[in-house]
Amino acid sequence: MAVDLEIIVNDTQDGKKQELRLWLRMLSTTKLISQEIRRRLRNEFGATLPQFDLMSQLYRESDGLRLGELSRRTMVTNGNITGLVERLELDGLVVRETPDGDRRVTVAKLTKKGSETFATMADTHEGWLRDMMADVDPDIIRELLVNIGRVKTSARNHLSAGEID
Amino acid sequence: MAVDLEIIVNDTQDGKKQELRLWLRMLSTTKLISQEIRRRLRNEFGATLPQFDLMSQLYRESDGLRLGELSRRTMVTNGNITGLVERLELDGLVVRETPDGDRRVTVAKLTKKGSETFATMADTHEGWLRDMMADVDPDIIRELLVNIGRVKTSARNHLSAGEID
DNA sequence: TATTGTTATACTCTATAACTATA
DNA sequence: TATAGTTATAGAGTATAACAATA
Repeated sequence: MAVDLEIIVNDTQDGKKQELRLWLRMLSTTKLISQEIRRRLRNEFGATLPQFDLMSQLYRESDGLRLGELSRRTMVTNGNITGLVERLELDGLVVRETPDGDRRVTVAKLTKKGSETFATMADTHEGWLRDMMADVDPDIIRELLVNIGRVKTSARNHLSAGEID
Repeated sequence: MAVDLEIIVNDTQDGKKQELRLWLRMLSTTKLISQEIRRRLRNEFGATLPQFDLMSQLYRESDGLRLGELSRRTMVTNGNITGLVERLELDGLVVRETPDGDRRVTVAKLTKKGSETFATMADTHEGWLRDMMADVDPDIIRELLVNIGRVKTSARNHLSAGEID
């Protein structure tokens, strides 16, 4: 009986720190992979991760997106979206337009070159990921996809301000 | 038969992109949480995430760690570890010492103040994480812990150079 | 007055390479 | 020559707040 109690106590203590352990593991895993991805994006395409993220948001929106919406989706502040879009515009990958209806608004969309560049980047990028996760069982990948979604939802519901989505 | 084939084809196609989808989900989840954590660390402790990470590595090593080892563990380049440690030294949280044996070496360790500060930070930090993951079943958290470990191992084994660990 | 973006600022992180001191 | 750190540099990301133009 004493032994069982000990086990229970230990389980409980361990259980208390599982969230922290999970977080640290997610963080180091993400850092490991994203350093590699960033390096390759830079070397092969001269792009950064935030730029890739931004372009992926625009890729499926043939009408483009307002900067405010882009800001929300990429979790980049309004002030910083401006610079991000500017750099992409300099490279000819993105254009900014002001619609007639509301002249406060700026809509960003991919140029033809931007769209083609992104398609190539995304394809290559997908190959990198498939390669890096080659040793992980496909069933586990599917499971992770669902369960990390749960973590995300939970986190979103417990932020100080419910700003995002 | 045609229907079954269609299903198989779709499954295969979907399967091909699962790795990318998982990666994007991990990335956005990590970003969501780490923005919140960084904000709180800065507001409540005047610290950054890389600083927290570095201090956590030193916390359990009462003899301190060489900068090279710190660099490896935190995945921060040698050149940048110097600045990181310098800022912590300015705050009185860390000291640098050169052992007698090999005068090329620099060992960083937490000061008493650094150790106490970190203990408080880690405790608070743990509470934040427990709170953010409150809606996730403990069993799922344990499962994630294991499975993300698998992803990390796989990624590490498929990097260009096998530099790390 | 509220909203949409832009500008300005200050700081940190990141990556790379050249350099110094020691072994 | 090789190793451990440091310095230098350049570029991006990040957060905040003040600002301009438009609604």
